Amino acid sequence: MAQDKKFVEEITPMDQDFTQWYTDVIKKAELVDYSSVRGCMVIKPYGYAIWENIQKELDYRFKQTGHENVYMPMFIPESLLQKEKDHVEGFAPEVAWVTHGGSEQLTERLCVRPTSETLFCDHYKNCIQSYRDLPKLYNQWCSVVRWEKNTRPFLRTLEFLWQEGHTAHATAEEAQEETIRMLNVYAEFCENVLAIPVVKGQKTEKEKFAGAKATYTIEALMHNGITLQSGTSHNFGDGFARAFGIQYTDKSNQLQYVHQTSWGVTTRLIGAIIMVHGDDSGLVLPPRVAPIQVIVIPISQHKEGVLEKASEITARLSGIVRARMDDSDKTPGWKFNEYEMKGVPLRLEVGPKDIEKGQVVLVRRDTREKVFVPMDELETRVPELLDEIHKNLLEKATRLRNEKTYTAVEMSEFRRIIETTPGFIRAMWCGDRACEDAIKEETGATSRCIPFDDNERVSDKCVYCGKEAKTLVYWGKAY
RNA sequence: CGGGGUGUAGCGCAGCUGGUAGCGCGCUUGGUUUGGGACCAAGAUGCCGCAGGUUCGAAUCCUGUCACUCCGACCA
Repeated sequence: MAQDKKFVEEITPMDQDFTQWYTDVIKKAELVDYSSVRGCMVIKPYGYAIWENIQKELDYRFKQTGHENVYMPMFIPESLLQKEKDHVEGFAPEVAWVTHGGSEQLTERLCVRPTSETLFCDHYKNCIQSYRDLPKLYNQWCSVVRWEKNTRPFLRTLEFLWQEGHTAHATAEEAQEETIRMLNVYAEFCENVLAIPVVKGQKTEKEKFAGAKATYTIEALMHNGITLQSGTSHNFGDGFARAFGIQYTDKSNQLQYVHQTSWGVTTRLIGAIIMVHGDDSGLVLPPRVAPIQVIVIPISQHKEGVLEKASEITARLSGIVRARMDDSDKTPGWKFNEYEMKGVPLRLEVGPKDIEKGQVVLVRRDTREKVFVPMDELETRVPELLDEIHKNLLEKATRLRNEKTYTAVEMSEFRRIIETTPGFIRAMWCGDRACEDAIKEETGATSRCIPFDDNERVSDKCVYCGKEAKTLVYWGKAY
């Protein structure tokens, strides 16, 4: 017990201080390190491996939907950034500028990309002439820089890794289809790979992307009731095309502007994984992105035959899952705690007693349930268990999300919920920007989205002004 | 950009009524251990964030500065 206490002290309990808990977990689990550059982070091997798995799963889905990867420069000439008015206004406050090359001052300063719309547009202008050149379905994996004031590992850093899809289409309908298609890809990915349930919906005018005609979003709810915008998909209409002159000749020899989209997710998703699934013992990783899915721990490894058996099992499992053995000379108890902290979904213990009985012990990270499995059933039982863990994590997260989703008809209720039990607040809105601004001013909550799958009219009146309500909005405090 | 906090060994901290640096963890070596963070022994590790100043003498007092971090406003 005394030792339990000592261990627990290393990670601040969630209920006591969620922010400190988050910081403790990312450091103890060796996901990141702070760097000497303000607001930037070192993503360590264990953290980067999660990102690689996210990339692999997403990239597969992008290819399946016809997209190709490209790479654009990381610098944008100021004049290029200036071309779309709303866009530059949205990003100007947070771009980093390169003013010198070596010791020479540049004649035109370059911004370090905060996003690459302008570069893609500049390129599309050159390579799109005919309807035969459409659609262009490009994606790029890269990092971008936004000079944020307040940073937090994974959730907000000066530089972050992401993917940005940029597409150009012949018609408005096609562009809209693409926008929704990719939003659905994100939502499906979050649920089936990250075990994170999301609310899909449209952003209000106030919250939409700088330069977009419409922005769609997936919103997730963290353990502490704070919402996290986890991915966005934008329909640009022909706004950028007009600003950049991206035109093609259609079948009837008419010049037309293209219709564009863009969509992205970032390393922020790792923050979401931590804050949705984690507990007071540390990380709980969804099996499908866990760098190690099964950790094999030999017990009494100095005894004859134990290491050999453990290696053999690891080798067998490595063919079907991401398995690793820890045969370091730490004690088993130390290893148990270590891999729990790191969120490894399944622990496999094998010791002299097990070898005698022809079995191993499997322990789930999510429920800590212990099962004895005959050695010859490992190849079927391990993948089954990993699937069960995924299912359980998604169910648990969905339950929590539902519990923390409230409805407010009056502002008094709205305020009480925000102050006492943060989460999603379903409330009607008149569509007036002034009400949205006022709600944010008074409560700190912002409109997260106008949901697709929930159009209940919980009231006839706007929760703020009492005038006729247009639509249901999900509100919440956001990271 | 406003408000707090912190800079001393790899990490967490003590030392701050001035006298030249210590504890715990970790690390190295050897041995005993090993089914929930083992034990013994012997080691190694410091521009006390940086720059001035006061003083015979500064981790300690004064001034400035930088960095990180947390909370707000802005944003993925």
